[in-house]
Amino acid sequence: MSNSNGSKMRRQEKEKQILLAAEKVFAEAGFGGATMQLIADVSGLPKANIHYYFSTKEDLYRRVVSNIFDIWLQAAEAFDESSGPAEGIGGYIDAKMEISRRHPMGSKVWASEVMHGAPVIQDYLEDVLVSWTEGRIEVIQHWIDDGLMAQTNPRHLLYMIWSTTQHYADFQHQIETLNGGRPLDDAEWQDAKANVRGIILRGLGIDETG
Amino acid sequence: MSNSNGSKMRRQEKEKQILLAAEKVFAEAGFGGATMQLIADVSGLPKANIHYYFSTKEDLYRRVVSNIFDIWLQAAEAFDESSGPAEGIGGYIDAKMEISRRHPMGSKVWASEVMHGAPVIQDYLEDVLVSWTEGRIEVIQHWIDDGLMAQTNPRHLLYMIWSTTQHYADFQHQIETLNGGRPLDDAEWQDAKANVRGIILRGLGIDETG
DNA sequence: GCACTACTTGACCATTTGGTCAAGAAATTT
DNA sequence: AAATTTCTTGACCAAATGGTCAAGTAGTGC
Repeated sequence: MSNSNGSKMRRQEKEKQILLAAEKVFAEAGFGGATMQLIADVSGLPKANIHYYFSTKEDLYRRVVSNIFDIWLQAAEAFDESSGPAEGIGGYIDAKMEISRRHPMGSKVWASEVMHGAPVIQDYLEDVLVSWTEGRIEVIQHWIDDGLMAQTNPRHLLYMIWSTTQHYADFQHQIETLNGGRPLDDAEWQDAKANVRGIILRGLGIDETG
Repeated sequence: MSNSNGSKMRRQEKEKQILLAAEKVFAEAGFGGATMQLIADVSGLPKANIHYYFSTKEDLYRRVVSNIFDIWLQAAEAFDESSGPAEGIGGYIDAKMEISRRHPMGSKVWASEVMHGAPVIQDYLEDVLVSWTEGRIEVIQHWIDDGLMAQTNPRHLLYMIWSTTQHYADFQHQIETLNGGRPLDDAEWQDAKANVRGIILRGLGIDETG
């Protein structure tokens, strides 16, 4: 039956299956500690089959990191569609907290990659991330100039948002240990989110209700 | 190859030399990516000599992580010797920022370890870190109860301080890339520190001047 | 049916890895 | 200075690793 993209579909699904396993293994062991054999075992495929879809370990890794980067950038939309700092910054924090909750492994892979000097995605950093950051800094600076929030260095504000939100993904294990060995439940996530958003917005002199 | 001043070295000094090289290599490559050979090369000693002082790679790694943990805990003194939240929390932030600046590699090794599930230092987390955290939570809760700062979940406040300050070490490379490829200079570090401290203290309703 | 392409996989290989060892060189003690 | 302990190091090893390959099995188009 179909056809020209039938095989393509199957390929995409298989790649997704492998990428999911790879994300898990890379997150738990780092690039160096991850082995193709383990990725094969987790994905339930023979190692040689993995190499059919991704010729090298670095190839596979690059795809994993770039997937995460895309998800990351989606949270940026909170900024663009916002009417002001309460909605823009508050929404951005919420979105990033949600990503930390739903994609903790992706965040870990990203963190590992950057911590080791971004050998694979340096071009992403220099290109997309730099320009995205510059754009957001401008928006924040405008809000400051318009008296909608306190005087702050927008760049360091962004770092603060990134670090606080991603901390819940990257240091998930530490947080669980300090939470009696159990993951945060729904109420605790809400509490975490409210605390992060509350302190930052108050610290910026922004009225949280609008 | 022999060491220029090797003959005079005592055991402790030699161990320190190895630990310094190991910290660098573990930070840059992670536990899995680090090789004993590379640590040997960086420290300027034959590999077999490294194994004389540290029997296994994990042994060496454990020592590196535990050293970092000690430095980490030193910053805690800001809390204990403080007269109130402005001095206690502000001083703690300053101390942790200074550690991120002076020991970025240590912070990275710690982050890597925790991110990968803390396979080596889980006992530290469950023992020392848990009890230290509980103690600080109590102190903060007292400050809140005494009306010296806003209502906040002390636990999540600690996470915020940890994440924001350590971000400057763990994501050093990303920050440098976003800083035009150059490390933060002294003024920029002061700016970073002032921003972190300022937003958090204001977010807690603490008068920064005392 | 037949040819052709896409996928699967066990067996295999060159290289690298953490770790060992034994023989010797320095210190240190007696 | 002899004996003993501490350190140094090149050579070596078993195991693991990323990656290859050829022989086979589907699936697709004619």
